[in-house]
Amino acid sequence: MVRPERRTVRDLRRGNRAVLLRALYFAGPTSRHELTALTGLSAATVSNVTGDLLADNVIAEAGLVDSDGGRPRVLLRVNPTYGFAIGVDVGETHVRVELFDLDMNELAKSEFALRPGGHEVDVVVRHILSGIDAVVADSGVPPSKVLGVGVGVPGIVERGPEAMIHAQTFGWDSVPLGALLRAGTPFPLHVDNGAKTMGQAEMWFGAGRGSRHAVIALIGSGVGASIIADGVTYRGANSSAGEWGHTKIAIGGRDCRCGGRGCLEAYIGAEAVLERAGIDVDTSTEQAAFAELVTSGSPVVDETVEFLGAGLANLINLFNPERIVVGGWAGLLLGQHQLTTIKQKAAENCLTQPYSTASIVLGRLGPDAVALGAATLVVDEFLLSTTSSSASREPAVS
Amino acid sequence: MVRPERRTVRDLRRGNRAVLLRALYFAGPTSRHELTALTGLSAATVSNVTGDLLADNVIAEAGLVDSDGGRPRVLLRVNPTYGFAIGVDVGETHVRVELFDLDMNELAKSEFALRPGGHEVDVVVRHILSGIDAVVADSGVPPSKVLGVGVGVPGIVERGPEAMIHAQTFGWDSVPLGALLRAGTPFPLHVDNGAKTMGQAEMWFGAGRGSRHAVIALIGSGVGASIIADGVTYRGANSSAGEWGHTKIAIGGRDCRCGGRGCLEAYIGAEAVLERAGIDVDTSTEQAAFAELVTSGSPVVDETVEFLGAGLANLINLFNPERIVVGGWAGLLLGQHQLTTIKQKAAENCLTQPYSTASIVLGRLGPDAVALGAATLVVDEFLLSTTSSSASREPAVS
DNA sequence: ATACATAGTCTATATCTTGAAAAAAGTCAC
DNA sequence: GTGACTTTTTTCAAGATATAGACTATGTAT
Repeated sequence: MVRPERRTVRDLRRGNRAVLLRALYFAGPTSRHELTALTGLSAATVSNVTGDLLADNVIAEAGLVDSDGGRPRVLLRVNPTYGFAIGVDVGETHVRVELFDLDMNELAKSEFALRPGGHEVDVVVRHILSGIDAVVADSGVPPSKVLGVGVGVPGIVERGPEAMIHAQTFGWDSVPLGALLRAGTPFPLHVDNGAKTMGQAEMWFGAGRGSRHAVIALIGSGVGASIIADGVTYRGANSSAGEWGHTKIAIGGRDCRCGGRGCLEAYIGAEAVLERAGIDVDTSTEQAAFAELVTSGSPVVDETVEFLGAGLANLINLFNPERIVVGGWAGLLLGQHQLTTIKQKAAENCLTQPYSTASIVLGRLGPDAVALGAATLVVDEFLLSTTSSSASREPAVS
Repeated sequence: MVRPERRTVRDLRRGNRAVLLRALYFAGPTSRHELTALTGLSAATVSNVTGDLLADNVIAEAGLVDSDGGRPRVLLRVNPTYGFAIGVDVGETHVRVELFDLDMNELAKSEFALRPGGHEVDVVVRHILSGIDAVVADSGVPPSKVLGVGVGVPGIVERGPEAMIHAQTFGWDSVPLGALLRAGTPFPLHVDNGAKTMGQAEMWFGAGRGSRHAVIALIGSGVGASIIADGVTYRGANSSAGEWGHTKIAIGGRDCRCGGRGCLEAYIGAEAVLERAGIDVDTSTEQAAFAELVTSGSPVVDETVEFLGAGLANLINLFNPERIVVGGWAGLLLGQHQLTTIKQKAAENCLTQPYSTASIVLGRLGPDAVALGAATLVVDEFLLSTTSSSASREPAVS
């Protein structure tokens, strides 16, 4: 219950450095003058800290801007090639590895297909490791400049060096992915649930920008959510928070693939929706069939929208977000055709006060943003703690 | 998205002062030596800061303890009469005002009954204000030592100086309680939802102690929850987070008094349970009737337990707490007789991983802890920011 | 050229935390 | 009792930081 946390005078600098760097990263090219307003720091401190950061090559000058009859402003920005981040997306059908600079430009990419149901741990691990080697080689980035690797996986990821994974539908039970990967790569590692990484991608670059309290609802074959509380992904005690898909929406209702009954996923997950509509598909035809179903006017779709609205209403009642982002491939398809109805059903099932302050919007990044989001884990860490080079400037002249 | 937040070198002291004071408050009598371990601060800093706090009379010495063959430790503790906190409980049937010292000993109390349905704003405001005057007078505490007043009310409370309240079942729609009270009392004011204040009471002094991620589920006539994320009450964008009672557990199910259908409250709220059992009561006989029903072996109770288990499972799936505290008068009655079954039903409706790391326990403070919790709002603020007396010690000798 | 405006840096100052040394306040063996 | 030893707490000097305000840099306007 010890909430505040401060220590030495040195932590101050580290903290202010992080504040400034973060402001610069998200505000884009900015002058020192503007940074004083953005960070609340004094002009002198901004000057000092930016001086440090420039000396460390973390940031760079980015042109001049005339000011209204005075000395022009020097724009500063994060040096996009100071370091690079690798993002990995482990999905049902593929392992995708991408390498980004700090501006999140994709510089290299490597993809492996997985056989349906073929999720053997050692196969996936091998794909990830060789993918990492491949993107580093392809991009020509020196390994010393790789800041880390972020990995988005299905299921529940325990925090900690082991990064133990529990993913029932994926066939992984207590897999220490962190330990396995660390044995094969020297880069700092960040493993997280794929829904959470995608949520962070939407928050940084997509439909979540600018909000501090948001929920990113992801609807694909399965259903998940990423909860953003005060700008930070909410994880709970063991990082499994946000398991929206298996909350009960109907006591004793339909069987769910998790083994339970009446789960939300059993009503709005694409697999379940197609099953309810009596359409038989495999993973390769699922998306096309679902797209067709959505526009068919089937009563199953109406029912799905009703359940989705109620599910979103529950999220709003419990989390009181300012924004709900509907994403995932199935969610986007549903939303493109039915957003108005979805909102209406959410309103019907929600308390008026929290509903009135929440906006429901569609995701903007598409379903392929898991790797991007995974890479943001690395960047987030970078923004929080660039080690100061502690070069004492101006050693006493004598 | 600017997460870290630091500023000048003076904030350091303020922060460390708060860290130390908080550690001292929750650890009880503690020596300086132990405080270095508890806070992570150096012995020198502990000495300096405790010196300040002693000079300000915020803390006091509390005896000696022999150490194994060395200088004995001087125990320190928060001075319980440094200041006093007033807690107010605005309930369906009463307005209760209590005054506590910092050890949360109740020094005075004042209670007013409300006529059923008689919740006129001006009546309640008058009761609160005269209650404040009464407890200050009765206790003999000088007004200058009253640190503030915390108020727990039904419904949604918007943060801010207005403290706008929206409480449908209470008949209050957009009542600026903060503004109304501030006009009648000079004390600093903290208004919050009653479920949240009770949750904080359970966290500080009850079944929640020691956990950082918890949910306090409150079941009375109505149903609410208080979510504790990383030691802090989670409020969301507009402080309405935690409206568990009106999440949907059955699409198109029973009518709820909120106007919606299929709300959890319509199945497990005491009023709804009695109604389902065909028992007709008013507010005065409600609790006795419910107590009798719980032990009667009625199938309605079994059904209620089933819904409660599913509702708790949803909380666990979404929030991943390490602890769930079941409270509220109806929740306690149910739990005393059915806790095993409740846990079993929760397990059946929950993913195994998050369920296995969550313990479900009964509240320990009883249903009357709203005022206590409201007073903790004041103490929390006190622990966060005791203004340093800034007496520069040792002015340069000359 | 001179006045004015805006951006950014430098200097002096007041604080802060800390490690090390010193002081305080005991116990214990003899 | 006394000196050695232990443990707790305070003192002191050193190193680091942010800030206000003076100062410099670099423009435009007239």
